[in-house]
Amino acid sequence: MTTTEGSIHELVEHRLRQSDLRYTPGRRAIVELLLRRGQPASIADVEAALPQVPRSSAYRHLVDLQGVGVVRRVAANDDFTRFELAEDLTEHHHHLLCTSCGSVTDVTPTEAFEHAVHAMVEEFSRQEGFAPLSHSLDVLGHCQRCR
Amino acid sequence: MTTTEGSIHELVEHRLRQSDLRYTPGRRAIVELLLRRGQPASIADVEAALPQVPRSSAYRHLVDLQGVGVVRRVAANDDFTRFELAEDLTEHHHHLLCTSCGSVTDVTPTEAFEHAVHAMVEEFSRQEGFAPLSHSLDVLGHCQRCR
DNA sequence: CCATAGAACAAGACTCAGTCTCAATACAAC
DNA sequence: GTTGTATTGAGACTGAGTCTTGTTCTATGG
Repeated sequence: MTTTEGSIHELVEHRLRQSDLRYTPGRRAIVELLLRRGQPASIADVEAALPQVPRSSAYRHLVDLQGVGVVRRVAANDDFTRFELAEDLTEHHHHLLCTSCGSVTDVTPTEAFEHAVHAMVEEFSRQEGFAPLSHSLDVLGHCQRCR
Repeated sequence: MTTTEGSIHELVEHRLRQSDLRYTPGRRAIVELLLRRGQPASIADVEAALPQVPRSSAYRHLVDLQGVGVVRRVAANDDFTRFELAEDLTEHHHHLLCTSCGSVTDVTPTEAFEHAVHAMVEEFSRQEGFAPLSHSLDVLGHCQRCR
């Protein structure tokens, strides 16, 4: 999927409106930061990039945006929760997690691989009576800088 | 891989010894619990099953066991870190994460699927200069009880 | 215009999972 | 036994994340 930046903001605004929420400058700053980074961001990243946004507001914005399906939480390998734009605003991807520095890198799978994943997920779901919504492959290892 | 319970304890003891650590009753109780459950356990699970082990000791044991490669941390979808035996003591598996109750269920992949994963991980690593160590597919959705 | 109701916001108090400290105890080797 | 090292329990401590409160913005309508 190739979504233009403009249409993303329209979509975000629309989803917020559905829940009687406004697309305010604070919320927009968060979304633009996540768009710009293209990688999951921790609260520390947000604070560094947007010093004018108080921590409590940043958390609240992220929770609100998560509530309307614009933002997703990513559990990294260190103590910090990270946030990224939901996949339907960007594209489906997986994560490389560095066990040394905790960094998270997005990578895009091939179609062939995704077919294999879907078949496997189907099988798991049948076995366990589980209703799947999404999936993510996490690869643990050492990033270029840490190896 | 089919590892008997006895050989697991020998292996754990050996790995601890390598780091001048003893396989004490407290540590053994943790390992036995994780073996018995066969599923990732949170600290609350450990406390419930082993009320005689103080929380601080349970955490310390888990950290020690993680340090010698016997235990692995699992980031679930709720606020609680979970712990499971390292894959080389059990067998390679993936996780079904319930976004409603936070439960984590282990599932074992087919060989064909693992081949596809290895090829994809190879490709990611080449692209990003990343040195992979292990991987895990997390499927988000609703478990049988919550759906 | 002004009023008003609900959303947004900043600041800081608060929670609690997880870590650290320290004094006491067990154990292994000599 | 003595000594050095690992282990343990209890509780203090840390800090990411949440909640509360009082204030400010903004949309609507009279």
